[in-house]
Order: sequence, then C-alpha cells, then structure tokens
Amino acid sequence: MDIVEPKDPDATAFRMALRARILDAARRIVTRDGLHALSMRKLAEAIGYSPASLYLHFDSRDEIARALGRESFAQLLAHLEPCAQIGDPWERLHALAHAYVAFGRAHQEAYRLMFMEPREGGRSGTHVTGRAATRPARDPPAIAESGDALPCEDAARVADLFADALEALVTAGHLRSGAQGEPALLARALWAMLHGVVVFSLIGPGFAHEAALAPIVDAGLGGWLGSPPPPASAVEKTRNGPS
Amino acid sequence: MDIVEPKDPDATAFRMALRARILDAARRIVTRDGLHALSMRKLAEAIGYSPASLYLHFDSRDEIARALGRESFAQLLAHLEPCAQIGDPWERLHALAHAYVAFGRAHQEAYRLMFMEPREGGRSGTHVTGRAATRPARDPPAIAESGDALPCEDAARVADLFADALEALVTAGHLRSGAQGEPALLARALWAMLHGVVVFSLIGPGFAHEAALAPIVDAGLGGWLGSPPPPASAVEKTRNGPS
DNA sequence: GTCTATATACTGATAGAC
DNA sequence: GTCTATCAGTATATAGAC
Repeated sequence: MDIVEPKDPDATAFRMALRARILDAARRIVTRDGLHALSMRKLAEAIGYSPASLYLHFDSRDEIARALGRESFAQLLAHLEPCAQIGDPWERLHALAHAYVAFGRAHQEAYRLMFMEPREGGRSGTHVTGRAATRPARDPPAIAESGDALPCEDAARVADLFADALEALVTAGHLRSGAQGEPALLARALWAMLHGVVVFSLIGPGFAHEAALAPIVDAGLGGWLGSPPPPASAVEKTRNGPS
Repeated sequence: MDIVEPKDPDATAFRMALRARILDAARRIVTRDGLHALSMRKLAEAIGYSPASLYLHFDSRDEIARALGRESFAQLLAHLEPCAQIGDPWERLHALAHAYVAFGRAHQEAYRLMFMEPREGGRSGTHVTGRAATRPARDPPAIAESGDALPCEDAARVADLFADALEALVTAGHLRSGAQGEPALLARALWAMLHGVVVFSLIGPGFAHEAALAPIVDAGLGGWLGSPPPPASAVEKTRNGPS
C-alpha cells in the first residue's frame, strides 16, 4: 500500500524544478501587479511555455495561488523564528507581535495570499470552466480543495509561537489576572488582533495610518500583559532612569 | 457654484429606484453565489435589462461592489445600535463585541464586501478595458475611485461605538490598569481583534471552529476589561454564589 | 435619454495533434 | 510533454435605433 512508483529520478527532478519556476514567476507577478494580475496566459509567457502546459503541473490557477499562500506562511515563519528565540516571554511576545505586523506590511501581497479563502481571489468560481458544463461528468477533482482551508502546518506553527510565549508568561507568573484562562484562547485572540491590524492598515487610511500601527499593537498587548517588562531586565533599565 | 440642476423629480425618483433595484439584485446574487459570481451580464439579466444599461447607473462592476460594501456597513451599524444603548459600559462592550462577530458570521458575503480593498474582489484591474488602449486619450474617469478606501462614515461610526464604550469604562474607573493609555488605541485593537476572529472563522476550520469563537472573544475581552461585571449588577450575582 | 446590439480585449480550462 | 486551436465566459466601450 502507498507504493510510490519509483519513477525516473531525472524526470522527477525536472518536474519539480519546473514547478518551482512556475511558482517563482507567479510570485513575481503577484508581488508586482497584485493577485488579480495573475493569469495563466501571462504566467505561461513569463516562463516561456504555453498556457496549457501549466495544467500539467497545477490543477488550476487557484491551486497556484494556494501554493503561493503556503510558501508565504513558510516565509512568515522564517521571519518570526528569530523572535521566538528570545528567552524572556514578555519581550518575546512583543517582538513576535511587532515582527508579525511588520511582515504583513512589508509583504502585502504575500500576506493576502496566506489568508485567501479557498475560492475567492480571482476570476474563476462559478465559471465552471467552460467546456466542463457540456461534458456529463468529469473524473474526480483529485487534488486538494474545498474543505481543508489552509491546512498548511506552518500556519499552526505560527499559532504555536504565540501560544508558547503566552504559556511561558503564565508559568513565570507574569500574566495579568483575568487574562489567565486558557492561554491558548488568548493566543488566538492575540493572533486575531494582529491580523486585524495588518488588514486594516492594508485597506487604507481611515482605519489606521501606517505610523499608528505600533501604538495600537502596544495598547492591545499592554492591556493583556501589563506594561512593565519582567523584573530581571527591568532592573537594568530602571537603573539608568530617574527616581 | 455647485448648482444642482433642478431636474424632473419624477425622472430622478425613477433613476434612484432603478439604482436600488440594481443593488438589490446584486446583493441577492452575491449573498447566494458569492462575490465572484457577480457579473454585469447576470446582474442585467436579473433585472431584465441589457448589460450596457447598468453603466448608465454605475461606473463599473467595482463601484457596485463598493456600494454594496457601504450598504453592509449600514446594516452592521443597525445590528449594533441596540447594544450601544446598554447603559453599563462593561456589558455594553461585551454585547457589542459578540454582536459584531455574530453579524460577521451571519452575513458572510456582506462582511467580505465591507472590507474589500478598492481593487480586488473581481476580474477587472489591469484589464484596461478593451478599446481604451486603442483610443489615444479619454476624458478623466470622473467618478470615485482609487484613493478613498472605505471612507464610508458608517465605518467610522462603528469605531466610535467601541471607543465610546471604552471611554465610559475608563470614566467609571473600571478599566484594568495597563489598559488605560488612550482608550482610542485600545478601541482599535479591540476592533482589529473582532475582525480577525470573524475572518479566521470564515476561512474555515484549523483557525477556529464555530463553537470556539465566543470563548476567544471573551478571553480577549477578559484580559482587557477584567472578568467581573461592574459592582452594581455584580452584587446581585455574588449574593447567590458561595463564600 | 434610454436601451439594444455589437466590438474589443481579456479570462480559465480543455481537446487533440504532434 | 508540449503546443495550437478553441470553448465559454468576463468587463467594458461605442454605434445607432427608438
């Protein structure tokens, strides 16, 4: 069971390389002109193939977009990983939060890709793909679709980064009372807040000007975690301050 | 200056009624089949007109989508207004927060419309509109476009509901210390969190199951506002409890 | 003025030849 | 595997009938 045919390794390597080329070109287009500008024709032209050839490597335009979204999660994770190394949980949480927002703003299209629902970011949808309506029944769609909704485990890992830091803060006894029930729940609330901040800032003025983002994040964190850094490092800083 | 020609009131009323009919049909399509299914052709067919006629009332498909978004904000506001009447700020905030999330879940497509960026939810974009490329120069685009990004004042009003409640909580002295800097900032953080919760829940499982939404919201609120309701009503409840 | 009919320039996806 | 040709659908713009 689960026998993976031992195909020609050269051919496999070639296929994977081509797949990567397609994704690279796709990301370049999306980053430059936005998701709406990602069309199979332009993509094919960019890599020097015909549009039809793309369908030998990806099931649809949406699948390409989803693949980009998963890649973006990996990117985000790499961006957050250094902050996750910070020992002090209070500082770690702050660093994670600000790094998260900074990533969202610096890679707007990548960020949008990550949270795109399975069937939105484009032209397809109802549009059952032309000829398919004529034909009676097609073979099963086969590839990932519908239900999963970003099963990408990197997404779960991001959630864990926040949850772990909060847990550590509770263990250290530095979480404000009232914010103590289930750190996992608070972690989700935190993630939701950060996501909201990024999205609002991307939508445009009227919600939050670029400069005002950090104070909003700090206001949210301050309410949950309290303002002062934990004792140990606080001593250092207090020494230089007045009275 | 700014002379509004005193046109035939009957004609104006007719135009407005038709505009409303278009928006109604558009909303029905979007609610049933999703934003991606909103096409000028289907919309025209739905109201018994030709596609070209729609352009006499709306500048583009995107403008229709934006109009729906603004309508949705009004809807949301109407949904929140009753909660805004609650006298006790702590209870008011909780009611507002849960009503907000409930609205987002109950009217998913409407909610998406509200936060759609100016140029995304559809097929247009690059697509410079066919013949325009052939012609040398057209008259200026004229109508609303690009910059504004949801200037809709109902959106600002929603923000105010949260800010007012928080302000009242501060005035009453019931906000946790640490969460006291600028209630306006915390209000934005709160709104961002609620938005994130809704969006995550709409994206699908893996982020938050339907049932787990309220606890997440409560965790976030609890961290900011503290768990117990304010003294007055708290006395009632404490009386029935144990020691 | 309003609408029909038509034209252009796109889109995703597929069938079938090579 | 790759490409050509093609389908069915899209937004948008204009010409011209009424």
